[in-house]
Amino acid sequence: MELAAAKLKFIEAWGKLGSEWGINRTMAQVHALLLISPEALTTEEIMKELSISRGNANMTLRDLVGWGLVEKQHKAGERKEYFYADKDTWNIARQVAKERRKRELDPVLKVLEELTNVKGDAKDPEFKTFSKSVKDINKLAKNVDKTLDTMLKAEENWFWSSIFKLFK
Amino acid sequence: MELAAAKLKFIEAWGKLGSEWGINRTMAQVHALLLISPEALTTEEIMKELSISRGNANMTLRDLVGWGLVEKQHKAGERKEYFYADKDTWNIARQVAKERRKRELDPVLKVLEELTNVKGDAKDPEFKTFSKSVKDINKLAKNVDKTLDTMLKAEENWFWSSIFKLFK
DNA sequence: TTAAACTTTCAATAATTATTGAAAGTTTAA
DNA sequence: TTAAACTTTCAATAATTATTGAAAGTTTAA
Repeated sequence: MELAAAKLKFIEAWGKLGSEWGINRTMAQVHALLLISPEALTTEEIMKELSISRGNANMTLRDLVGWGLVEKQHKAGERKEYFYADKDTWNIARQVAKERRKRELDPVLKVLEELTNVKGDAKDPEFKTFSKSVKDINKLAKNVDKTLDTMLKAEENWFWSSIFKLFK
Repeated sequence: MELAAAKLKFIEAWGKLGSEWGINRTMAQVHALLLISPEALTTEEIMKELSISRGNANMTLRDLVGWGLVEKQHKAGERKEYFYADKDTWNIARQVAKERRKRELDPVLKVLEELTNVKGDAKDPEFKTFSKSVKDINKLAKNVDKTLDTMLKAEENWFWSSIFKLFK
């Protein structure tokens, strides 16, 4: 396969995976493009490469910066902004986990915590099942939360940092 | 909070979480409804409870059965089919992980594997960056895959089964 | 100041995804 | 067989989500 074709295939696959996991396809594609670019790219270049509009490129890049996956770079003597993606897979995974936890897991945890405290008739099967399910899910969610927390602090922790080395 | 209100809130939260993770909102809501139901429900009851059409209920339930999260039950002397959700959170997590791996991770792994083998000029920075990124991501994805595999076989493995006990 | 070079916003629109509901299909009992 | 009781399918439509592109905004150099 040609390098050019391989790049397209990678961008497509990354975009598809993203969209299956609730991440905007274009955002994943821009990220993919930057991941395989040795140099930082301009909005203009990204627009051309992926055939997307200026508005779309602009908002997508802003999101990626917001997710901590891409950084803005300024080149001396130039007006244009350049975008560069962190290429360390572990950082990428960590950033994504961090953001999704904050945006999605945390709010659900709050609701679950609240629902855990709903009182009712201990003899009512409706109540018993509700209560048990909510409590069980809450427990699992909390454990996931705790695990992610530990993961995100990996470098400070001998246990996880040794696990991570295996993954690198 | 009233039990009825709490149920609605749970169904809503579960649906929202699902949709943020690329799972059809209605499917997540039906799952939530079944999770907190002590008894198996009929299509009719689910339709009424969530105000969805027969077609939608039917397809959603079929999907949930396909995901291994819900089972069909038949009651003696009745024509109607009943649906019952497994309430063991660990089984739920495991089933979801298993299905998503099969449906989404595996295909990506295949593409990555292929792209790993693209040959090119080792001095071309374009090629070098492409190659390195793809290889790194492949390595990570493979490790995730392996870890999930181990997780899914948890019960056969003393290490994971002891970890899982902490999670239950 | 001005104007060129750039970025951002956002209403309109396009694309995608989910849902409906009626018709067709299936199963069972008699 | 038949018909009642149920399930499934799928084209049409609705709802949601993503994208465009032009206008407005900002920054910089001179």
